Amino acid sequence: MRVVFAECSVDYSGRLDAYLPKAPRLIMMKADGSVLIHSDGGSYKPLNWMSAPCTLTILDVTEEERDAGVSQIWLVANAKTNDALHIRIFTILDEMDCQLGQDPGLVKDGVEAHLQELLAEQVDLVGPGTRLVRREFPTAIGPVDLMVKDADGAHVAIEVKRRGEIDGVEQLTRYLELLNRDPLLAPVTGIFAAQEIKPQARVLAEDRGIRCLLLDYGAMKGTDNVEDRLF
Amino acid sequence: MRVVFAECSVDYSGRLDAYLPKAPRLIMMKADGSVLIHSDGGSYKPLNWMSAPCTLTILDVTEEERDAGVSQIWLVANAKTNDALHIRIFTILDEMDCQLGQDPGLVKDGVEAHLQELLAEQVDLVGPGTRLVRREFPTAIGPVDLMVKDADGAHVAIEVKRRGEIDGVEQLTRYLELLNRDPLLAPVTGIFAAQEIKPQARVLAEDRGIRCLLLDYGAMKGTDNVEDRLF
DNA sequence: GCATGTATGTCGAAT
DNA sequence: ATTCGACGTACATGC
Repeated sequence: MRVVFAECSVDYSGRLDAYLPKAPRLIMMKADGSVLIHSDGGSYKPLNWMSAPCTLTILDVTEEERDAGVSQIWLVANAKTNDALHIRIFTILDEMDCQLGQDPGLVKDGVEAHLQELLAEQVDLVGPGTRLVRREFPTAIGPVDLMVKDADGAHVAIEVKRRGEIDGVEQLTRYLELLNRDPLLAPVTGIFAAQEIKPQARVLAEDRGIRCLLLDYGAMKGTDNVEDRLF
Repeated sequence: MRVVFAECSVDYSGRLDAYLPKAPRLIMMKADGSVLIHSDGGSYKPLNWMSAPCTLTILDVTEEERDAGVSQIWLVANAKTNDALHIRIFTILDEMDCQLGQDPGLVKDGVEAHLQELLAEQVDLVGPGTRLVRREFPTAIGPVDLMVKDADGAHVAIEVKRRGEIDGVEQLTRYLELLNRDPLLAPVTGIFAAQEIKPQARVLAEDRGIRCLLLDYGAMKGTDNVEDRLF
């Protein structure tokens, strides 16, 4: 990886066009050819970048550009997608180079899957007398997170999300439409369960007769721990 | 901005827990306190990071950790969100420091907002005699990009996308369903307008009686410029 | 500040 | 290879 502090201007052309005026920035060139242009603030997202696969070519500097103070022009391009980054280097302030090698990678421990698991264990949160049929109940268009039966024995499909947005309601709607075609299951009602449900998603869900259920992850996890201690 | 090549291991704890085993990496510390950990590959997204606002504290290295080769421990934390990054530095391979100052920022061109704006100005592209009612026409489930009236005075809802895919058609369908319940508006027809429309999206749209309209951004921008020159 | 929609989203898994 | 859903999404914008 090569890292350069330089005064530069950058043009991106591809899915959109974007331009960075001349200013001092950090340019990171990774071993796979990708390039990142960072300023001294903002988030982890670079101001501009090219993702691998791409290749760096050093272009000729025209007389005119040299007079304007451009010392080098780097073209970083992806031949396949036609994306290209033109980096005009005025002054290189400092640079480093280092062989880092392959990274062992990030080990994650997520919350998302845990919610479904917890609700399957604490299915009475849906309503008294509710029984779990199965998790990841299969349908032709993908598995429903939870299939349960309510106290009256009627099927209820539950979509579990960390954050409940409109897409999730659409997903559950598709499942319900399909499930209700099966005479062995119908009528199947739906529950949209999430730690947080956006107002628009709630409106859409309730408009479609889908019940919304707010999940308290902390409390559910706490209940889970207590049970763990009992056994 | 300070940039360090170092052998390090990193622990993140916050919305999830994640761990990076010991390996050589790039650590970027920005002026606003944010920290990025990059490997020599992957995309522009760092392996791990902390966004501003956050503060870096240098922790004591325990005897045990020193024996394991840890020379420094950096704690990067956001007091408010309880997110924290523990960076254990084993060996610093190289480093640089540079004052970059405030960046003038990225200038973008060709995003959806611009398309919507252009179509609002050139609403006759929809058909002769079409008039703009308003942009961002509000509904309970979100704003419709453009609401227009055709030559016959009938309402037409337009969804503008850069790339027209299935979820865009779904979005417009939801709006149409809602809008058509309003007797003051109904009947409302739909137009799916995009620079590029995926075949599946086109099939779905037309199946639902939604007209597809391909937008030529270059031409629209050109027309815009010509008009600018006329006035 | 909250809520919502877009993104050069990225990323991974399943089809 | 493509599609789909999740993301520590980030980010701008309207309210």
